Amino acid sequence: MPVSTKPRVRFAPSPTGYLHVGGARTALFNWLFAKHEGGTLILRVEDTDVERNKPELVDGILVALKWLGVDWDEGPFFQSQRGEMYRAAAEKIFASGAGYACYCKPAAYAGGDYSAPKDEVEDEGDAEGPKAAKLAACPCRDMSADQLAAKEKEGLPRAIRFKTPRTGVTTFEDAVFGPREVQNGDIEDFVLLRSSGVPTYQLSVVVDDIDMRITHIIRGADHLSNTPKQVLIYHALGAQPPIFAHVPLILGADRTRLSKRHGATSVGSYADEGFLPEAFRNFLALLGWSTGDDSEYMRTPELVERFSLSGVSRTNAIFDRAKLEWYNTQYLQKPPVEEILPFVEAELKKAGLWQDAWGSSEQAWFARTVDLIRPRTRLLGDFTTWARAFFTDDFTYDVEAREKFWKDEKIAGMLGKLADALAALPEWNHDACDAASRAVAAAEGVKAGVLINATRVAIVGRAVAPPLFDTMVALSQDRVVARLQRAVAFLNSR
RNA sequence: GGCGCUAUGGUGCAACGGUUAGCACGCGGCCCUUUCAAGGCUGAAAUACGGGUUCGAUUCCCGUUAGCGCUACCA
Repeated sequence: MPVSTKPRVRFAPSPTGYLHVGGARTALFNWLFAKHEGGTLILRVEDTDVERNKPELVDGILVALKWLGVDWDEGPFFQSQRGEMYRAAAEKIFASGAGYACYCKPAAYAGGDYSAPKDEVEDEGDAEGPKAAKLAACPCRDMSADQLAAKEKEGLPRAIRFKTPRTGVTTFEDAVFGPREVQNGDIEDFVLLRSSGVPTYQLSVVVDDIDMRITHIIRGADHLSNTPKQVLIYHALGAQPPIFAHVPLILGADRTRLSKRHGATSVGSYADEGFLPEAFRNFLALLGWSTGDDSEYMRTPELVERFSLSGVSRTNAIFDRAKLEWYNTQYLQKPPVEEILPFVEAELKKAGLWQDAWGSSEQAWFARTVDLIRPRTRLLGDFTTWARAFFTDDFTYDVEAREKFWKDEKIAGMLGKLADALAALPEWNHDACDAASRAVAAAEGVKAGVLINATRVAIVGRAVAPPLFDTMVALSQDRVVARLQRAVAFLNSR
């Protein structure tokens, strides 16, 4: 038996500037798997492409992972600092005969057009059919020692290609897609080491996964087709391939790859928009994975407990923002209020509305008020937009609310009477406010709702708010009376 | 073009040979009501198409179609 059966997994982003939601989901799956199994998560930055290797780009990813709550046990490691290992592995494969030197000029990127001319495709009688032409190996593969030496003498740059067997099959195990088998004849002689001495992804990923003793590779399904090449490298290096688990891709609403056109694609933008990390995790976890029953709202510990590769789907999923927002409402509303206080505090600070007393002497008030507001919130920003008046006297009267509830010209008079009645209350609580308000409405000969709605606009500036008398209690007697008087003055000045 | 993967309401998932095809989001209606939410009840909405296999297919097989991925000296 192996010394340790604890899995080792890794998340290996390339530093393209920010953490994409697809990458975030991959990171989360790795994290959930590691936590569930009591294994180890390693963070590795795949930055072999020197052009795009900028430290600040890595930073954005680390910040986003931290926000997401995905932490790692080892790393971050940087491939850009491990070049010697890859070169040594390439030379080893070359020396063993599993690879060969290639002196061809690098083919320019064709721009994705692989279609052959029509007549050529239809000409199937030809001995050199289209297929044979497509997979024609680089001529260097079969060059004689003399020819090779000549090329070398010319001083041509040398790349190392993998000498893919012409026959047979390559197999591997995928925890999501099942046992896989591909014809070696369908695999081209891919480059391991560029003529610049920089390894390709195919090589570096395998060398690192061997070196880091990775047991399960959980990554996007876009890597599924290239996996046989990597398995070939494992064998050439005398290593046992790990278990693969390819997770389906996340697409935009039009079923194409998620891009800016579909709205925000970076995790950071969701953080900025006022989503809670736990809501984001819950949502992401269920994109391409399910428990098997119909569980949806699962807090992170439950996600960890229930996560399993066997529940991962094979179909691409579409990123549905509406559902994400629903998850956010759940996490804004269901957990004990203490849990969301820090997030609301941060939001208030961002808006310049935070007062230190709310974190100390008035903490109970703050908690009660947040609890009062949160049933109607979808995003953290709601606390500083429509609920702004709970935290500052500096607010305006919403135009729509005015038109809806301040139409009647008797409103100003009624609000004035209410201000007086409320100011005279010896006790300030829900029922007292309720009784006083209804008494004023009755005296004025209007339905209670008319006064209540008008009052709401006066004290919070909006048509939308928590139940009025609870709101009054939260705001305090002095403030409510002052705001009513201010509203009267506003109405009379028109 | 080649190779591969996938296919259940608009979306995310269930049903892994036998169910009136279930749940959630979203959408509509009703209840509640002091605005708006929340909550409760409820409605519309799906097995891509065509062949098999089977007593019986959403489920297994084949084909078609569609989408996606890979096919770079990108990762």
